[in-house]
Amino acid sequence: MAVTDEAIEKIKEMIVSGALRPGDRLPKESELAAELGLSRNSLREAVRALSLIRILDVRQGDGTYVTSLDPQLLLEALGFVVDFHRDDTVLEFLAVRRILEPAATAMASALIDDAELKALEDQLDALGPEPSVEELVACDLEFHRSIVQASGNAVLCSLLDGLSGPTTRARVWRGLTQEDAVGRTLHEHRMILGALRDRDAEAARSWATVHVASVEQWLRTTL
Amino acid sequence: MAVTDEAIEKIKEMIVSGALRPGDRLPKESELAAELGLSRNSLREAVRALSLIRILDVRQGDGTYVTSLDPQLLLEALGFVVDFHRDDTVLEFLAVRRILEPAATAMASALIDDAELKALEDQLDALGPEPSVEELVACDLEFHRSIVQASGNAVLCSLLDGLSGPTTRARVWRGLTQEDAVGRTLHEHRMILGALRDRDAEAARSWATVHVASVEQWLRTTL
DNA sequence: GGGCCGAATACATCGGAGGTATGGGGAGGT
DNA sequence: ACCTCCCCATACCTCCGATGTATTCGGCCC
Repeated sequence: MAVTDEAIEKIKEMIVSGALRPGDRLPKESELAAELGLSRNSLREAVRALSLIRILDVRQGDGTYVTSLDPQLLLEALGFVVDFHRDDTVLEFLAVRRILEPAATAMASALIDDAELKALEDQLDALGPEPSVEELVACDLEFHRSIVQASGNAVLCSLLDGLSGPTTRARVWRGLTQEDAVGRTLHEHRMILGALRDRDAEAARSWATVHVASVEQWLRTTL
Repeated sequence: MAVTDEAIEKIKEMIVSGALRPGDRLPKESELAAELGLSRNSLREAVRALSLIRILDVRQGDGTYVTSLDPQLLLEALGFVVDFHRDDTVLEFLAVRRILEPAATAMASALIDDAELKALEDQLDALGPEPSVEELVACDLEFHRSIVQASGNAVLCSLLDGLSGPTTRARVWRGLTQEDAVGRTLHEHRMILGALRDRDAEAARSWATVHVASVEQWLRTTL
């Protein structure tokens, strides 16, 4: 195995074993390189790689630190990976989202509090009756994100966040080409909110399913 | 932005835009470095980072190539990230798996063919009546992996693969400490297989839910 | 006491040199 | 004519040393 890959493994091991904790600072480049027995250049490659997936945070003039390792932060890197999957696998991503989104919405219906419900309503109200497609999709993203956050599962939230990215373009496209898509989306949002307010898990799940499935169905007939 | 990060973005853009296709070979280090306007050292950091997440494949003495970019390959990197989440967030990962696994099993019930059913049965038969805990967990992993593959969604398959890793240790632990866990697991596997053979999506979904939930419940009371 | 400036620190970037694994082409044998 | 083995050009691997740049923190001035 290459020295750089060894270094990646060793740094990973230091973190997993607890020798390095979230927020901790690593020894400076030259020291860590000597400690791991490789050159600064090779070590830098390892650090850069771990930095890309948000394990490490390097600050010039300051030092290199272990990130918080929050699920949100780590799965954020998922978005980067997902960017490479365009067009051909969008349907598969959408299918996964269709599984997770209704489940998350149902979970949220039991846990969401009044303040969060109010915030959701404000989000929907902020959008005018005739929003642009870009505004609508942005609102859509934010609306679902807020709901999933209320599900209380950070992993689930980050996962859906990463998965929602690649389907965004498809949704914009739909808004532009399908006549009643905008109005239908707004209506579905209201129904989901209503189900959450009623603490009706089954209704929330069903409306979320309908919501995602409508995009999926349209995409399937279009491609 | 640092030159290395720029290089990462540029290489990503070359791939996403289609200038570089899966399997294509990149210009050699020195040429690409000159083309992107940075030193070889800095370019190497970018390449190493993209190589860690399986976007690029570097072969010494040969060249650097774009990987197949299969969902399976890219989400494999998910396992690396997930390794950093131990103990505290296992329950959240398990909760997500509890959502996905039943759905995938239900999907598989409609698509699985006779050969795949036979392979599943052989897998279960290969395990003796009194397997070791490690054998059982390995078989468990493989059994579910085969089922999810039959669901026909590569993204879903890779995602579950990545998520199953961190819960493996928990399952081993359970097998060691909970008396009837082994026998119950074997029974549940048979029931899932039976439901698949009957093409009974609802039964398959329910048994898969029971299967994952039993681990979840045990873990929740233990932690 | 507060704000400004400069030294120390640590990462960023570079160019070059020597090492090593790979792959292919040519020489030789069958 | 075909196959096998060996040599070497190629391209990545690793390292070194030097210079540039951003941040931090202390002392100094107002």
